[in-house]
Amino acid sequence: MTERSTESRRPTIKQVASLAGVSHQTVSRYLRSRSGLKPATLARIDAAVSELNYRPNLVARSMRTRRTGRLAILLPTMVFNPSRMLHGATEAAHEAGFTVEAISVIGDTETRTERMLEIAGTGQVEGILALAPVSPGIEDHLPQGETIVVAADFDDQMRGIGELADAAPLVEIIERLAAFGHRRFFHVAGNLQFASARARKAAYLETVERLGLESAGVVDGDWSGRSGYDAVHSLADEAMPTAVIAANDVVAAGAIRALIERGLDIPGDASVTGWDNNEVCEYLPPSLTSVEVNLEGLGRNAMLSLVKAISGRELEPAPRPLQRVIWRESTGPTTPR
Amino acid sequence: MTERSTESRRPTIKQVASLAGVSHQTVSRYLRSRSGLKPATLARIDAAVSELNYRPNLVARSMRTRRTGRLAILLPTMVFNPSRMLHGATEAAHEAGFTVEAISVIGDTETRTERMLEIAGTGQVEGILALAPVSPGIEDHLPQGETIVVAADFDDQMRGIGELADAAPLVEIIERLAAFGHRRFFHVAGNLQFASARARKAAYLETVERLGLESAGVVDGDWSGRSGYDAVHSLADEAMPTAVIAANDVVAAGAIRALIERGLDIPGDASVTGWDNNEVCEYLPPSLTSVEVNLEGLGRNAMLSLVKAISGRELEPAPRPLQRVIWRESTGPTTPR
DNA sequence: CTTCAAATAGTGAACGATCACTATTTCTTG
DNA sequence: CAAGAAATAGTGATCGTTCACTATTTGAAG
Repeated sequence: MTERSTESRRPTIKQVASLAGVSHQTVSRYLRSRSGLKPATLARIDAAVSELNYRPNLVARSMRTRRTGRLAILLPTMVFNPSRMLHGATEAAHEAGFTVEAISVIGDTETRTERMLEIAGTGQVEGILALAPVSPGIEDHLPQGETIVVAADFDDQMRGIGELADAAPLVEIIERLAAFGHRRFFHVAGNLQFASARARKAAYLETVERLGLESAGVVDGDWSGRSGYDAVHSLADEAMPTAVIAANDVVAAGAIRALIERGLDIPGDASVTGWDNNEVCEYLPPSLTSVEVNLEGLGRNAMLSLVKAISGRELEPAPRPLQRVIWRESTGPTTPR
Repeated sequence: MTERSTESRRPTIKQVASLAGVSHQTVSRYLRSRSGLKPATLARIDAAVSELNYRPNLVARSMRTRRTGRLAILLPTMVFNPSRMLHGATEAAHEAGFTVEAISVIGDTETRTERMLEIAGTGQVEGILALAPVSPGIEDHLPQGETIVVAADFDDQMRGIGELADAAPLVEIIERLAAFGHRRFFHVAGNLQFASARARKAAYLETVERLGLESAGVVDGDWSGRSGYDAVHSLADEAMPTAVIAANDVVAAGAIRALIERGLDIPGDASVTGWDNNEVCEYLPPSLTSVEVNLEGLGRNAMLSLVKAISGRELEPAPRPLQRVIWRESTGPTTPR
């Protein structure tokens, strides 16, 4: 029965200390730096630790140091696969000595924002990385700046976008298609709550304008296949573009489907491009030109700014480029009939 | 300067107590149950809490109660999109009063297992839900049963599989295809480290046998499009099946590509099925017959067993069925030439 | 052999909550 | 109005670690 109480509780620093014949403070030193101890003392503590299979209680440590070493990541749901970004971000956080908690909140921006404030308020995490859109001006609502929030995919006025929203590959795509001889373009945008969707739309408009090309319009979609499908079907015969720039691969697949239904050949009559390099796209007939995104790298870099804001520490960023156009069968010159 | 120290620290229970003119213990009672307090006292504490914008320090609470209310989920990387499962699991945990930490570990089963043991050892989490394969017999390595581990996608002898690995839809698929007149089947399996891949392979073999059908073989793949592509190209002309059962949609896309390259029409010459109902598949030419999986539901149910093991509490399971075959253009009777 | 600084080790308080008690107030009842 | 029970509130210890000191040992120099 006394045995019970002995084994039901994890060993503490004091038990290690008494087994090693030193004070608890000496063990504490051992745990933190392992320096400033005589080799003999160190060996005795080593032995005691492994005999008791001791592991420090991180909760108690957090309590005393007032640091939890925990970060939270707010993930978007449904839209794309955030797990690779999560992975990159987690690795970076780990390098800086943090652990990461992932939170995914279904619902609208407000629900997400509210839940985020709730998490920030408990003092359980030292920082939050928001990969999903949150309400603008969130900083003002945070409790006296204890928890630092970095929103990677948002800014206050739908401008000023970071890496997550880098639309450079879209410029490359349009330029190359223009070189192929395409003159009439069409863009099906993603959900404009996302900085990436806004950036792609902006880059589309700007590039088409800059190169003196024609645009059959921009349809604001929602990242769904249906939005691409419907957008193409909504076009008048006379307005048919020869190049469709879709916000992502799913939208592109929908667009291709609609183009085929309208009797067009790809890429003979129209070129189509996607984004994300969805695994399926490589095997589509025709295989889809897309943008390969280093999601781990994006996650990593987003985390870097949070880590820096919290601890001042600067980690190695992911190697560039983070995005790369992969040209496949769905793009090419139009074939005269 | 004195102001500094006042605002830099979060208010504590004692500050609330003194502002409300009660003892700290009374505030503690207020925080936990809010019952057994005189209305007047309650109102005073209410006022103090909101004036100071007080929130309990959960780290301190954890320390005293020896309960963290935290669970960890070990996520697989790369293979499929685990974020929806994560979401379902998180919701369920939340209902039971737990918070969830998501951990994704790249690398082999051993690395993952090691990291999991490490997490279990810190006493930071009360339980771990492993959605990725971990080494068998992990329970024995856990420190005297403090942290409960539920492995949703694994068992000790590659058998005995739960909902995550339910292969019933595969039986339905084969039966229906057999009714269409198909006699010669082919299966490209997923990574057999996953219970779901093993279950699908087993169901395939069993059903083909039970219905007296012919099998052109089973190729053990790795969930990749290439594995489907290569598997089909590896078949001899005489051995060509009329029905290809792929482990998931990506594999199916690879298989379709290879079948088309070999001059076959789908579904005229061969039917193909996938799994996961990848968004792109609905818009593929031909649109792909697949299995819609309620990932949130699977995540939820996996979490239920962990929550039950830890707290004895039984939450509402996800409504059935969790998987459903969606018949599309890639399946049908063969067309005689 | 002293002396004094550097290296090493120890003591007790503190972090912010809850627990196990004890104390006080309020209510009920004879 | 007194007594006892029930309701409500308070006191001090405690969880396991680190912090801020203080104490002891060691070693080098004079």
